[in-house]
Amino acid sequence: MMQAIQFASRPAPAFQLRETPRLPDWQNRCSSCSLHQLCLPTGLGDPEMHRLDRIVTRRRVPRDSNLYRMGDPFTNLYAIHLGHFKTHQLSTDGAEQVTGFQMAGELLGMDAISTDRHHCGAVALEDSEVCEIPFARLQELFIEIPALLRHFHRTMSQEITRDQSVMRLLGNMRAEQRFAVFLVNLSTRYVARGYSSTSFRLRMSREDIGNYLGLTIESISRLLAQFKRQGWLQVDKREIVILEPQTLKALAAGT
Amino acid sequence: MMQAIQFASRPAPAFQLRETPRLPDWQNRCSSCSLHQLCLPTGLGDPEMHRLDRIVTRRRVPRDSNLYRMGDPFTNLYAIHLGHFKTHQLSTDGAEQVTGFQMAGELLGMDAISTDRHHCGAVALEDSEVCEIPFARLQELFIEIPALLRHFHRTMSQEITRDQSVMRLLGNMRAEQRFAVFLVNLSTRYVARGYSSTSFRLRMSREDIGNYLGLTIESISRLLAQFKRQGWLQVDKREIVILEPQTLKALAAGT
DNA sequence: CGCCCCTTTGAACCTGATCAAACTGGGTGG
DNA sequence: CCACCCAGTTTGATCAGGTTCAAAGGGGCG
Repeated sequence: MMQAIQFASRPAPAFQLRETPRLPDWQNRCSSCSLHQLCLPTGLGDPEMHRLDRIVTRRRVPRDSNLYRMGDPFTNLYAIHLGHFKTHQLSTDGAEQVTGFQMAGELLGMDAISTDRHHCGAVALEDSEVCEIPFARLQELFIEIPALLRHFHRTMSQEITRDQSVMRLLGNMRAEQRFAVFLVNLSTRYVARGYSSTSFRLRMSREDIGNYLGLTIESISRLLAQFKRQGWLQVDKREIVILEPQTLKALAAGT
Repeated sequence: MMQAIQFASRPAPAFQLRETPRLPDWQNRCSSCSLHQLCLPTGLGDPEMHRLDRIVTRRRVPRDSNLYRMGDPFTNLYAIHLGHFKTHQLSTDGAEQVTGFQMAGELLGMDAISTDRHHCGAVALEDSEVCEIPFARLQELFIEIPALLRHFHRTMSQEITRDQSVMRLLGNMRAEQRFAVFLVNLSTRYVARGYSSTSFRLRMSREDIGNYLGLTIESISRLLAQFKRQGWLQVDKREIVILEPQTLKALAAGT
């Protein structure tokens, strides 16, 4: 615990969103996006999606760059179009806490609404693309498109329940169960996106996983070795193959 | 950890909201409520507050009764008018996780919006009163009162940042720091409500505190004893007097 | 090839859990 | 009124899971 922050030996590039390429408009369509049933426009018809399209800008975010940092003023929400992110908080004493890993279709930045400043930072775990959504303009659309508002509320509420599940994980579970929950959770989210439930690549370092789960990097390493030894997983670097999904689910459920 | 649930020897009364007294209308006014600058109508003018009044019903909630249970269908949000609550999750294996303690002016039930079912239960820690807010009707008001919608978004966002702070607490801090954070947090919230920052009564049991902080009841007891021994606190049952607020704040900040 | 970062593995240690028992105060019934 | 009971709490002793410290292994990339 109390993991001190390591100042990245590869220093975080001074990434400025306004300098990043804006992709051409024709690529910039919710209606032609494979994620529109997972993402913000869930449940909208074509005309409404079109109105959303008009306020959204697609941006590239290079690996290891900050989409936003803790304390940055809040102007935009971001929907992940492609890639993976982590969100994290830094406390004054230099300790980091990873608060989540996000993948395509998920929304970033909702924690910033309350104070108009970001309460956590978001870092791309690989080269990624986001849809930048100016919150002021989104608020205008809320009034005109009730279904959009309703889905936005569901999304925020989902974020709350997600965070509370992590609280249960950190408050109640031992290391083995935490790690099983982590793997099963990733698996579930990949299935929802049409990927394999049993075979995927971890986009985050052991350190990030450990930090997220309230464990040290050594513990994560040992857990991976143990799960492998038991025949529940194949592990090769960041490539994971789940061999015993039922066992992992049972572990995760605590039974 | 893995605290098994204790089935209350005082069995939870089969409390039904619809049977509880509805207080007379004249008591049922946001505009005459001392909390309106903390609660949902923050920032509204008198006419808007009046429209909110018309959809809100004040209800009594006896101590130890469930305002709602995990899994209940979602129809209302609740603003606490008087008293204190805890929210908690129960997992299939019988473990409890207390996800928060709420006091006057705070909003309950936002986690239920995403699935139309409550993801945690809310229990009154003392005889309390809530303002029941039918969510369907609130949604209608959102369209008509943009300031209300904006404040609602802030409130949900605040809940997210609050939960993420608890994640940091559970993931990063040792027992002593967790407990200091807990006390400082209560103190801060009481100040915002016009009460003393240094002298208050814990409304929750040691068990609830421990569960919330990811510690055992014995640890809480020892921490109280230690803080007392150090001269930082006076403790008499649930009555707390903070003698060294600066020390506690420093501990909480990890410095 | 050699450097560096990430990861793995081993051994000792420590914090907080667990187990056990005693204490407290409020409520009840004799 | 007192004896008893019971839930909640305190305190002590032991235990163990996970951390910490240390060192070695493995890949990727210049």
